[in-house]
Amino acid sequence: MAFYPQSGAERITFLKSDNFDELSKKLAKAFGKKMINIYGECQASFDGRIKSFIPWGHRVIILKKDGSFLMHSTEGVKPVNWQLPGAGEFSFSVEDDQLKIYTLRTKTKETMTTHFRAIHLVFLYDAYDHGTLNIYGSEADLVKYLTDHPGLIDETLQITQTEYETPVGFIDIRGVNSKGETIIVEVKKRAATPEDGHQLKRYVESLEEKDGQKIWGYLVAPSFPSKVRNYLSENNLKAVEIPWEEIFPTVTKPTTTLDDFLE
Amino acid sequence: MAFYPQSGAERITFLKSDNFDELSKKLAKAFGKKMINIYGECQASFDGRIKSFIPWGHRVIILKKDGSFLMHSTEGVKPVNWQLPGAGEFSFSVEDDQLKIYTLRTKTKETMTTHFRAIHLVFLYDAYDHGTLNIYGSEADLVKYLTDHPGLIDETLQITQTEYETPVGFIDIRGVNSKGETIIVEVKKRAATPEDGHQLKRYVESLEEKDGQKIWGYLVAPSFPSKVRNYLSENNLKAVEIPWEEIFPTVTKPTTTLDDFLE
DNA sequence: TATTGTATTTCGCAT
DNA sequence: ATGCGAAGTACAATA
Repeated sequence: MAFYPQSGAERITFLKSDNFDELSKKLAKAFGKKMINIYGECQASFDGRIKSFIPWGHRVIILKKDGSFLMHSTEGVKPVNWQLPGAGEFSFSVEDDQLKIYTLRTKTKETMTTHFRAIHLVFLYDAYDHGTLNIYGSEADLVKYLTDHPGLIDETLQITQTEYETPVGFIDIRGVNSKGETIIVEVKKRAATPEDGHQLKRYVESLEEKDGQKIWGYLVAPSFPSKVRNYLSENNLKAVEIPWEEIFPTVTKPTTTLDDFLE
Repeated sequence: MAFYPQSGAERITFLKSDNFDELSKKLAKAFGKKMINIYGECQASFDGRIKSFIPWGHRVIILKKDGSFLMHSTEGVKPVNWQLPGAGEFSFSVEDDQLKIYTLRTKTKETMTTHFRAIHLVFLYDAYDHGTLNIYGSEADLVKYLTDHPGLIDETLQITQTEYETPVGFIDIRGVNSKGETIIVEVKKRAATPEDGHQLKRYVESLEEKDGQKIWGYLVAPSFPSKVRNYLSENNLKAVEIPWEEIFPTVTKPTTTLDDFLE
């Protein structure tokens, strides 16, 4: 059992400075070793795949050990500015009485420049994380489930292959029906989109051309917008609605341990 | 000019407690009003579109005013766990000598449960940000540029429409060549993919069927993997390589103000 | 609200 | 390293 601030407080190193010059040196020294956290008022510009500029505002900046750079605003899950891991150059300096952070990602030649005119809090976090994220219910899991329950797709379906490669892409499931006709199945975890319909049609056409015989295309998804349903029916493709949330029921009692989770 | 910690330090409110019970009450009170920042050792589970579990590790958690929940680990730009804005329920409690944070997003019925067994730092950040991100060089900008320079696509191209809707999707640019034949153009900011080729072919086929005349399909992108180039040429589609970074040159001197940026 | 398409998509996996 | 497709994609624009 552990309470703040008694335990682990040594993992936090506050950087108190009354001038940006000293602060920039401390930051440069810490970069790559510990997670740098800066809370303050900044503006920033990014230049690479696009150009962007964001004017002054209160934000959180996190510089991770791998060179990831995050700038978070007051709303939303997505950062307002960021730099991917693999920073080649990183510099901290003072310019016009402002703390300037410049990063260059070598691989893509993308730069990001941030200026702070006020800093409310800066500290280093000595963090370690070796936990691996376990995910259950991905598309691969659904395909696995359907392999055990082919009747959900078609009563007479016998699955012969999964992850079958064609010249135009991978097909999730391949099999035959009672008449010996080939069935291919595209599985989606989320609501079907027009793109899914087109993709399936492409697979069917490609295989029909190659094998010279009728191919049945099935699209499996939890829901079908009417536009998509129409497209499928017009193109002699089948829509199979499977409510995954019923098959992989939600856990009503929040799990707290890995054992609970795997249950 | 402003230096930490003199200026703006009042925007930071440290929550010091020697027990999680008191802390959980303070957090509940602050939720939705200020940004909550928690640094500590946690594990978490998510249950919704998928199920996931991540075991103990040192992480940063940020709860934004709009209900966004971020859990960041020591690497990468993406959070290891998160909850989108629109949290319906939020609770802070103590369970097994651990601080427990539970959130339910009403709309999607997705839950996330986080347990802290050690907290290294907790504080509130009173942040305001009204800055709007300005972006230059998006796909829309490229289409606009090509509208002014159609010769880059085809010497005789005359553009008649942009963002043209077809039964199978939107076409970026539509026009005619000197022979009066129809040209459609798909514009991509990034390297072309096989999917882009298929999409273009679909557009062409759909329009040829509808109009009963030959349609020329062009794919514009900064680079083409050979596989894609082959597919296009096999299907009588044209690849136009345009290095956007030369047309929208990078800014060598980092910009610092909005005026500099717009230059 | 539901649908649609873009994205500095990010990320992981296969080649 | 590059190509390729999935993602709890997130998010904005649109109907």
